[in-house]
Amino acid sequence: MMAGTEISVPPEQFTRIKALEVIPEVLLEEEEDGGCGGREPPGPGDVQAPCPYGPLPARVPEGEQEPPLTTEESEKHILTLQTVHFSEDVQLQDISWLSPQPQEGLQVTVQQAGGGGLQSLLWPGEGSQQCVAISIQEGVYSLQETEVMELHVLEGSMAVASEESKFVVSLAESAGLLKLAKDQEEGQLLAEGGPDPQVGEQLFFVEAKPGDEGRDEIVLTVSDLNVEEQEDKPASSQGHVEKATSTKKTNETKEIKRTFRCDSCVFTSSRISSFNRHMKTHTAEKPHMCHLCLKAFRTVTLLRNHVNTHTGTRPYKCGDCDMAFVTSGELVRHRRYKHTHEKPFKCSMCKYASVEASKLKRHIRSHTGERPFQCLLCSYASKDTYKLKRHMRTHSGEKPYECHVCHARFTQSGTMKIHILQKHSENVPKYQCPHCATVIARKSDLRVHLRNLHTYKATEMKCRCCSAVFHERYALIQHQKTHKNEKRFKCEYCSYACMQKRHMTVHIRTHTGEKPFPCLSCDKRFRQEQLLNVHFKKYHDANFIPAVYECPKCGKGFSRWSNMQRHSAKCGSGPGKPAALGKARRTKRKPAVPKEAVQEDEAAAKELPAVRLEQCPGEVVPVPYGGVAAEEVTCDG
DNA sequence: CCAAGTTACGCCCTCTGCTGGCATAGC
DNA sequence: AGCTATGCCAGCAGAGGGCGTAACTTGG
Repeated sequence: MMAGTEISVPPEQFTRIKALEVIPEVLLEEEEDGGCGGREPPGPGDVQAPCPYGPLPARVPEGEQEPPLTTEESEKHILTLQTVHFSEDVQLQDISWLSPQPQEGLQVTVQQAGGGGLQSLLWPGEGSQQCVAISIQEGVYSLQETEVMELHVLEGSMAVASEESKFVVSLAESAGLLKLAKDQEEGQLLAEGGPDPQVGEQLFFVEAKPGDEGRDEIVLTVSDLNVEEQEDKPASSQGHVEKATSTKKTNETKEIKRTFRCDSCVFTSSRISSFNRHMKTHTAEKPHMCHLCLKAFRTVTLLRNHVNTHTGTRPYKCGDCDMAFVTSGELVRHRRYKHTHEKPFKCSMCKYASVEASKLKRHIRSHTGERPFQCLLCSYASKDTYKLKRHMRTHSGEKPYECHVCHARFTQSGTMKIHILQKHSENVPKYQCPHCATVIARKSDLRVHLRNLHTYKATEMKCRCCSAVFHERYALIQHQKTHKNEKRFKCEYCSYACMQKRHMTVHIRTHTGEKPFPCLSCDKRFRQEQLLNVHFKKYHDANFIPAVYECPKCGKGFSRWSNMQRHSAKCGSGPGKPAALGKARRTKRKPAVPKEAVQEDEAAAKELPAVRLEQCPGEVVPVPYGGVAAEEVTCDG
């Protein structure tokens, strides 16, 4: 304890700091990192943080928690606090949150907004012995009354209140760094030594709130305590009041422009009334309650707007359409969207412009690729909340959209819409390919069509029939169609021509006499492998059972398709007439040997049995080859 | 205190386009 | 019969429009 002049105040009129524990730097850093609005006020737990400066008198007992204060409490508690002091163990320069630039010898005057004569002292002592005092000399004030106080912090020993240096002490519950307990006499503050003449005027920002149990104590929050003179030093981020003009080393009353800076957010204002009003935004006080849903609001206007959402009252009507809105802002926005098309928010990277800032912010993510919304079940991340919500249906399997016609369900409304359009609508839109006759049901599929068939390809695509090359697939296909039915292979010995090379190879053997397929069981040779196989089965395979074609009219059996046809025509079921014949053709019941090959080698063809490719019961039934004349075999046999 | 303006977040919607499974026609 | 090409179709994601609501700021 410094050897100072004790302020002679009866013990009961002093309230000693119950606990002044400097917020650890880590906590301070965390607070500073917090953005506007999101910053939580220092809670009771903060008070409990270990004090690096040694124990303070009357510390808050270990483990004691400061219960959160309610609005009701803060309104009615009696301010019995008389004096606030810091422990002598605490060096002012160490408690940087209290005073970023600790000063010695400061005198503080606290006045009630309405006038009053409250006085306090902030009086650092000699050397490391420091103390702070706020003395309220007279009167007992409820917190409600003292919610707005003006704190005058002056340098020097003269506690002269300067109008210019006034600022608000809010008894908010938003912060509680200094806890003041009533009826604690220990460590009463003394002012000793004079003010440092080198020190400029400094303002302290003090918030107060009721402490535990409300009645007996309040909590003063000294969030930051400094006043910066702009021309002398750069503005501190923690500063609260900045002078626009220098008032260095002066107590004179003169016009000074100050910027009031909120400690809890980035708000600044040149008007103390605005600052005062702003500070209320950091309180949880919401006295205006909705009688319909019991939701509370800070202002009457907010409550009224809210109630309008219940009642459907929409006083702001659009002059250009039938829309009406609860607030003027909604109407303005609506008009921009629908009528004026004013888009104040412009993207710096493209031509995009939006009516709302949030839309521009969302748009910017398409440039940056930022995806803040991470799916918890997979690696997908979205650029906005809705897409993530929509994506989550892929995990849940939810299909909220149902077709009213066929009751098919869909994950997205757009998919259902397309479904209804394509499946259940009369005038189904079709998309005509601009380059060919193709008509496609969906625009997106037309795009695929264009990409696959009508896109220029750097690599050449060769015709499989000639030497022509193309860069577009559609052109290639069209060209290759010109080769269809084209007998490109012409015999150099006769007029024969055919469409396939393999056919020409066989044909050429009729001129050369080549018979490359010898029978291993006899001495016969064949020009085609298939002729060899038929020969082998007929004459050397005991298990071979040839098929027989039966006339569907009379049931007579034939070993050859052509013979049966000829008979059938005479029988009254001529070619093209009987259904059985037509159906047999549809089932690909054709001679196994190509027509050309049969014609080319008639001698071998005569050995061919009728080979059935498919069974068609009731039409042409295969009958066992029993060694009788094939033409005469019937189904009955 | 009030109204207007601003900001922010959220929700829902539409339009768009890509993807891959499927059916089918043609070779 | 097998292969390939291609249209059909549902699923899914990107981008953006429009509105609802609450909260805050500003100026009168």
